[in-house]
Amino acid sequence: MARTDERFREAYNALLNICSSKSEGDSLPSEAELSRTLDVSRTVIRSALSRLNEVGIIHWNGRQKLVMRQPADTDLIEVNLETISNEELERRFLNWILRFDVPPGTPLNVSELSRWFNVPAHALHEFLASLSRFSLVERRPKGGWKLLGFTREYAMELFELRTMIELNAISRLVKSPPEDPIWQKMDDLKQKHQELLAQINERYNDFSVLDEQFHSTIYSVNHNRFIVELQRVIALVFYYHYQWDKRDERERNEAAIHEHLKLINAIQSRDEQEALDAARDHLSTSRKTLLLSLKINNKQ
Amino acid sequence: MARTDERFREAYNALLNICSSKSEGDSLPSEAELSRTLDVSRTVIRSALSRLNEVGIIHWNGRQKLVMRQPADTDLIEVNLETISNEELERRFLNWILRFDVPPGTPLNVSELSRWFNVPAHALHEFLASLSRFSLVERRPKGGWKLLGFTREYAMELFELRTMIELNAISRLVKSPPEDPIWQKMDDLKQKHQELLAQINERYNDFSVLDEQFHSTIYSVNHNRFIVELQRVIALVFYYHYQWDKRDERERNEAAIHEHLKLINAIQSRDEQEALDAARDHLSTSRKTLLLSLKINNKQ
DNA sequence: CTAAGTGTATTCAATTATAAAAAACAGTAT
DNA sequence: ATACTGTTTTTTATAATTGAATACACTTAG
Repeated sequence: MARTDERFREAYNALLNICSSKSEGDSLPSEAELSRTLDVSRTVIRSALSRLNEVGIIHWNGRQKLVMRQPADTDLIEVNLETISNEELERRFLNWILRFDVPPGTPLNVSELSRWFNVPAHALHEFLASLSRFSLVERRPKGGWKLLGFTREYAMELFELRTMIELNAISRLVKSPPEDPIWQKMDDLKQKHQELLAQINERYNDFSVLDEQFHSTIYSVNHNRFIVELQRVIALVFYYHYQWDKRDERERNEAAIHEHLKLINAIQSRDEQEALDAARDHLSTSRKTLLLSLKINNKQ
Repeated sequence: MARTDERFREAYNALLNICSSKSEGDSLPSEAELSRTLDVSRTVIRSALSRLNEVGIIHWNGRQKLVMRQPADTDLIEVNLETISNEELERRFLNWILRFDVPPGTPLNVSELSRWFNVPAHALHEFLASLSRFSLVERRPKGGWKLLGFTREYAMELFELRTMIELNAISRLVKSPPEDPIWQKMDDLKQKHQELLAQINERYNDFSVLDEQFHSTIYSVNHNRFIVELQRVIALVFYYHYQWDKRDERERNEAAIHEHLKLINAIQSRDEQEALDAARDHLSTSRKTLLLSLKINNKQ
């Protein structure tokens, strides 16, 4: 009925390990040193030592910590950590919204979702709070959360931001110094695109990965933390959305490869205006596809 | 040891009010209707009715709810709501960071801060979680929060984003149709600037308000929720920062007014290129000022 | 005497239990 | 048949609880 003693358990097992590496009669380092090496507080070290003392693995008296016997496998205490990371939660949540077409306005049930995603409720709270900055969810006046969701307007507004960021990135990119590793990456990407184009009938499915790689390479010239963060969300949302639209996939992908190649060529020739034009063309195609897929999904 | 009964208390007092408006022997509307008009759940209505029944103000039996006597002032129950809004919390928090020069890396003490700002701890949690999207704070591995803070790099990166958004807004602005109310606003702003310039020696302090007004007018052409949200934070951060830099204020403000007027003229003549150039000049000045003030503050 | 180490007390935060509120459901009276 | 009430279930917000971190006082070895 309080926080878990996961840290204690891990520290205890780690101490067992340290005892194993010593022979009987050796003494352990100081509490402060142990706390540094195991990266926990001295409190945790002390309670673990105290347990070791009880079990008889060490004899602890003041600053004397003698190893009395080798710990056995049975001395290990269980530690179960099956909580997922924040990124994983984000991935699963967006997946859920987009995959199951959760309609905008749906009230979000925190306790249900936390069971569903296997995270503590307060972690979900925190996550929803952070999403509220992207206007994807909203706090309801009487408590609880509401999904604002991936509406047509939302998509278009996010797209506008994406356009802004991407064009900005391209302007930077063409001005990169010749020794920048970005140029090598561009060469690689060009070749990969050409290879894929040559076998487009068999391998058109592989485009989605290449597409993400391409755009994230362009974005990578931004070392701006805000833009990186925004880009992360943008990528997630669009990536997931495109993933389930399977109509005309081969044709769409082939056209996109041509657009990418045009953009790569313009970038390689350091022609800012041409690169921006090519990028605008590509974004415009992408926008149309997105709109179409939204229209179809909403009609279902 | 659970949530507050604030809703109950408010509903109870509201019901007293309703009873006052009736005469003895009248009956109250149905539970469902009361719950709709007071905007609380039926559960709350029922517990309030039940209390009213106990106190003898009404006689409640099934769907019969007779008013027995007029409620007196002493029947009111106390309800203390002194919690602040989310915007206010945000304002206070940024104020605290910038005003007291809280150094980056400072661990944030949630319980202390929640006392300090007079908000429930979980509200602060939520707020910090949402700020983490702007990389202003970060969760520490061992629990708790850490202030990442307003470093030089942070300011420059935020400034880059600001530049991007503002230039984008100006491009849109010059393309606005002639009937758009924005043009009237531009006229007004121009006049206000000229008036202020005429009395700059006495009124240079008033510029800060006009400055915010000017930039927020430019931003207002964006109906994009992300950009609006970003702009809100940008405005807060920069506004607060400029507010405490009092060196050469008169000169700086006078120069800024000239830059604003140049930009306004370019916008009014619908010359995109010239407007963008003017905006870039102004942003560049602003950037220099910011850098200077950061340098001085960090040296203290 | 000093520095490193230990003992103790205090503070903070993650979790849980619980009361308040909402919502769902079933039944009843008009 | 519909609108209302009674009851139960579920969910949320908060306080109590306990694990962990930290600060401080004290001790001992060199």
